[in-house]
This record gives sequence, structure tokens and C-alpha cells, in this order.
Amino acid sequence: MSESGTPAPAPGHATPPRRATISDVAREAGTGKTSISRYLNGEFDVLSPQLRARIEAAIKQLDYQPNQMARGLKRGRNRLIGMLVADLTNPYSVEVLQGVEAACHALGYMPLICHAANEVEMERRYLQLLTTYRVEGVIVNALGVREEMLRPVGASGIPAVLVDRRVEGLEADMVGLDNPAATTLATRHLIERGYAELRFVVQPFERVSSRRQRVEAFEAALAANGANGAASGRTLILDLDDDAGGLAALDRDLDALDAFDAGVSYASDARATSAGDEQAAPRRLALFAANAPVAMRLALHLNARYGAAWQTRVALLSIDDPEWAELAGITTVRQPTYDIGYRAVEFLHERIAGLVTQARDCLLPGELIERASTSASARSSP
Amino acid sequence: MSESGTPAPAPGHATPPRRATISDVAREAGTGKTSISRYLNGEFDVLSPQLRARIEAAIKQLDYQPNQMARGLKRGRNRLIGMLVADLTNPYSVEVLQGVEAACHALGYMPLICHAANEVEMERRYLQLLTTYRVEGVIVNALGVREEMLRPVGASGIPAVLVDRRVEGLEADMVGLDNPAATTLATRHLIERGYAELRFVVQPFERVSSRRQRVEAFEAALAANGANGAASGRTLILDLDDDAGGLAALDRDLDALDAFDAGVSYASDARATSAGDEQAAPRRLALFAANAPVAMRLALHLNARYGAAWQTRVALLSIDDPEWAELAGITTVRQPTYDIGYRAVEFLHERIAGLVTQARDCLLPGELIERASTSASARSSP
DNA sequence: CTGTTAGCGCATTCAT
DNA sequence: ATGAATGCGCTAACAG
Repeated sequence: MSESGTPAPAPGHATPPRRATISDVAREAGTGKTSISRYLNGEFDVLSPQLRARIEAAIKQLDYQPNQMARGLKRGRNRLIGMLVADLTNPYSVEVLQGVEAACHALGYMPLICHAANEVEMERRYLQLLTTYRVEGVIVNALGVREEMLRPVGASGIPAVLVDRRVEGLEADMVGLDNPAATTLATRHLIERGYAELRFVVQPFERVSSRRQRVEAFEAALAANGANGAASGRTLILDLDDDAGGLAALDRDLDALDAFDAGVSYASDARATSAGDEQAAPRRLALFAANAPVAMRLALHLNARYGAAWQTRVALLSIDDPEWAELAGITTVRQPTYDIGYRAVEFLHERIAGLVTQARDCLLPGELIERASTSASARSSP
Repeated sequence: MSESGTPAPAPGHATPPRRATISDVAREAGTGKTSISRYLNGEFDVLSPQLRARIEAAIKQLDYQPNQMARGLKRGRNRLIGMLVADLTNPYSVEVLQGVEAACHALGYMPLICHAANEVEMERRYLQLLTTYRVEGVIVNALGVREEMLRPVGASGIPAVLVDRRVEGLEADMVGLDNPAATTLATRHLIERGYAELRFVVQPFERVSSRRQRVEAFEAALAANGANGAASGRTLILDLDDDAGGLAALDRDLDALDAFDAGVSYASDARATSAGDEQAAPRRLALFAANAPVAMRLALHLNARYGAAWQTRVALLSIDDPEWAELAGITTVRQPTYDIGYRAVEFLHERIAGLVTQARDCLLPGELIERASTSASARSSP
């Protein structure tokens, strides 16, 4: 400012505040911008080897990096896709993300990861933001969207594919776990293992279709087996943001269980087994968590109530297979998370290319991982 | 294409493939683009109420959303900052991210989250990508960068702030845990609790400054206490991608422990306590994990070796406080993750504004969370 | 108060 | 094989 004069930089390699542009490179290489552009786009067969060499030198010399914003503005597409995640705290989301990233990498997209952190308002904001950045598509692990999202996204808007959850009025591709199959698989496992009392524990599922599906599948599986009258069960709603009610309901069940066990103990010396059951060992209650966050909350609660030996009293099973499930020895249904993410991007890619027009579903199977929590001898106690 | 004529959309609300531009709005409102631009930038005091109303109507009518790419291109800044995360699988990263997001929200930035997934190559690619998108700054949870990153970033490049780890030759702001203090805190805790044999377990720390700092602090704390001769310890390197060697080393220590305990048992009836120790109870080995991923790996290994009762044999303590630590009852040093992320963005913001010129550090204190794993009675056994 | 003009950095006709 | 001109959607001087 105080010094006068030419815009030329001061001596001594002063910091160039402005990055080189395509014009700079053209000048440096002694050619026109067009050739630079061609070089950048790999049209080498239209460039003389010498020109190409000069361009390469100039680019290296100026440390030139093409401005993606400008490119995107010009060509009308920017290879950006939005990835809206409901909750990165959930290992499920991170695993799906890995698949998304891999697929993006493979297909030449750059994923813009947006984390709604379980806040519907954030979700809305990010969705809006993504459209202003003109992403070519979004893959959405929805949270509470509905009409609001329908405007920018969907049929008449930017291509979208849903992950895990469906959105009410939106006709869009969707990829996720085969919830009915997975839930049935797990429910049957519990019944086969001889648990007579089942509790399916799930978060409130206003808008989250996968939760509803799981509840329904659980109850259906139970009813189907109910013919044999072997097991009975119920669904408990647990709000992770306000768990007092849900845990109270659970505690009532646990109280009953404890009382029953105590009763068995009293009676065991006198009348042995009251009914005609084969075994006198008290049947444990089985808790079926609809996902990992619920399972964690339950485990914490049980741990607080029964101490470290809680697994000798209650069997816990969960959909989702977080790392700690292995440590705690909890039986789970593992989701094909990576594939879910990968497929989602593939779907989106096809849709962006305009190859597909009808909404498709991709339901992937879960895998039952049996661990000590549902074994006959319960968790090996120290 | 086949139909002739006007660009007007076909009847029946046909899908408008192209989003409205500022010119469309101007035409719709019967004014010039400048006024629209002014409206968008909140310069209401320069617009007659009527014009303003017409603009509002036109925008609503056309569902207009300004193209951020174009805006950024024009004004030279796009309010984008890059957040390069080494490993989203680590709860630490996600927690830091939450702070980053909150701060971005507050300061008007949009964070571009990039996940290197522990791959140095990914890190390099993303860094490059971020610069081509002309982010105004990056906050980096580095992984293996060095010179390569120095070119685009740093003093003469785009502003950067480091999180948790420092980068070799780079003069940049840095925010993270006060590693020496936190490590010393935990080491002293272990010694006070009476553990005589300590093992600090850490991943290979070629480029990761925080790991090196923790190792050094551990050994220093040990040496400082060594005057009393109460505790001795060693550092074990555990490579999570190839844990055979590290676990073998651990197993040798555990074998020795087991043998010693067995010896004590043999001898206990005859000679009672061999040395002059107050208590005959075998002192457990204490494992000090440098971070949560290491702690998890250790826990899994111990669980495999000793069964669910492993905590009666070995005490585990960790830096980082993942959710499962509460469940497993493991003592931890909790990092102020949210604050770390928030401060990082604040630092970056100041730097982007050009307010600061010298590299600063922000070292935040950790908090010791005592749990059963390091209590006198070990983990309550079922 | 409001509209016109001129680019931001780049890709694309269209001529050479 | 190469370059000049045009404009993507928007903001920022300048005029009125």
C-alpha cells in the first residue's frame, strides 16, 4: 500500500496471493487457452507433442490447478454428489459411508458429506445447501423429511437415492437391508434358542420406515410362531433422547422376571418345576434391539441394574454389528453396510446419466452373527 | 426436440430440466439482474419496497436458488472449508467433527468433509481435490502428509489448522489435547492405584506427533516416579493393521504374569507372600492404551485369552472415551473433542480473515474418568 | 434508487 | 493442429 507502483511482486519470491489461471498457463506456454483446456481434458491426440510438452512445463512451473468451480459452472455439471447422513455417531452410517466413498472414487464423483446429527432442521438446511451447490445427485439417509424435501429433490428435481429409510411421498430409488427377512431371521433364532419372553426394543418410528418394518416383521414372526405357543413377546419404544419412559417399561418387565425367578427359587425345593417344563432353569428374557444405538442404551441400563453379570439374566440381540458387540459377546444381525453405500452410488450414477426412470429398490440380506449372548449357557461368567 | 418452436415448457407443468437463473428472476420481476443480486445479498435499504416485493414474488414463483458456484467464482471466496479426517471409524474424529460443524454453522462456513480412511494416498488426493475446489481453508487431522502437502497448504498456500497431530515441516496452527498432561495424569493414576507393571500400548507413530508425545510423557512420568521404585513399565507397539507382533509381545508379558500368579498360588500355602509385600493378592498388570482403537483391540484380545472375566486379570485404561468404555467399565481420559473441533474452526476463521500471522497452539486438558477397571477390587465379577 | 457493463475461470463452437 | 470469440450465473464497479 505505502509503496508505489507496479503490480509486479516484490523481489524475493513474494507470496503470490492469487492462484494461477488457465490464462496464466497459456501465456507461460506461449499458446492459447483453448489448448490448455484441451490438455486438461485429456484430448492429447489433438495436440502436437511439442505443444503438449510446453503446456506440461508451464503447468508444473506455475503449479497450476484448474478451478473446479469454474469448470462446473461452464459445463453444467460438477461431479459433486451430496451424502446426507442422519447420524455419524452410528457406526452403521460410517460403514455405509465407506462404501459410498469407494464408489464415488471409482465413478469419479466427489461426495459432499453432510451430517444432520439427528436434527431435522440441519437436514433441511443441508439439503438446501446441496442444491445451491448444484450437486448432481444426493444420497439421503433421511431423518424427518417429507414435503419440504420434495421440492428440490425427487422426480422433478435433482436425482436422489434413499438409504435405509424411505421418505413418505417420494418416489425414489432406495437401498438398504431386507428388514423383514433380517428381523424374522433373528426372531426365529431367539425362539429356537428357547427364549419364551421376547421384547423388541425400537426408537420412535414416526418417519423412519425401516424401524416400522422391523417392528412389523418381529410381530409377524412372533405371531407365525405363536401357533406353537412357544414364545410370546412385545414391542417396547425407547426414545434415546428421553429414555425415562422406555426404560421404566423395561424395568417393569425385569421386575416381573426377577420376581418370577425368586419364586422359582422358593418353590424349587418343594414343588420342583411348577408346570410340565423339561428344565427348571429359569428362562431368560430376550431383548431384541432394533439397532446398535438402542442396543448400547439397553446394555448400559442392564449393566447399571444387574452389574457386569447382566448377561446371565437377560439375552441381548441386535440388528447392526458394531465393534463392541464382539467384545460384549452379543449376537447380532450384521448389515451389508459397505455394499449398501456402494450400490446407492451406483443407482445414483445411473440416474444421473438418465439411464433409469423408474424407482427401484435394492434390498440386501443381513447375516446372523451368533455370539455368547444367545447361547444356551448364556455369557460365560467369570 | 421433435416438437418445434418456442422454449416455453409443454402444457401440464412439465419438468423444467434447468434451474432458474438470476436473469430469469430479473425478467420475471421486470427488472435488472443487479437488483436481484442486491436483494440476495441483503442490501434491502437500496431497494424500493415495491421492487423488493416483486423480486420476492418472482423468486418464490420460480423457486429460485442462487448458484453458489457462480457466486464463489465471482467474488473469489466460497465460504467452503475442507475438513480432512484421518479415520471416521474412530469416535474421536466424529466428536471433533461435531464441534467443527457447529462452529461452521455459527460462522457461516460449509464444511467439506473428506475421509482419508487411514490411507495416505486418499489423504493426498483429497487435499488436492480441496484446493481445486478453492476451499478457503482446511482443517486437517493428518495422517502421513509432509512435503507433499506443504505446497498447496501452509504459509504461502491456503490457510490450515492441524488437529491432534502436527505435521513435520509445516508452520500452522494446531489444536488438540494436552498430551503430556493427560498422559501423566493417567500414568500417575495407575501408579497410585498400586499397579506395579505398566504397559503403554500405542500404534506405530512415524508421523503422528500425538502418539510420540504420549509415549514420551508416559516414560517420563514413569521415570519421575521411578525414584520411588514403585512401578516399572514398558512401551508396546501395536500395529492395528498387522497386530501379530504387538500381540505376541503382549502375550509374553501375560504369560509371565500368569506364571507368576501360579507361582504365588503354589507358594501361598507354604511361604505365604514371598517378598515383604503387604498383600498377597497378585498385583494385576495395567495396560494403558494410547487411544480408543488400541484399547478396543486390546480388550478383544484379552477377552479371547481370558474370557469375559479378563478384567480380573488385567487393568485397562485408555485415552479417548468411547461409549463402550462406559459399558465395559474402563477408566479413560476423555478428550474435549467438541471444543477441539470448535476451536479449530475459530482459528481457521481468524486466519482466513488475515487477522493472525503467527502459528498458534491450543492445548486443551483431558479429564480422567475413573471406572471399575482401575478400582481396587477390579471389575465386579458376576 | 436502479440498470448497464465488464469480467471471475473455464469449455466450446467455429474458424483457421 | 490451434486459437479467437462467446457465455455459464453471478457480483461489482460505474453510470444514470
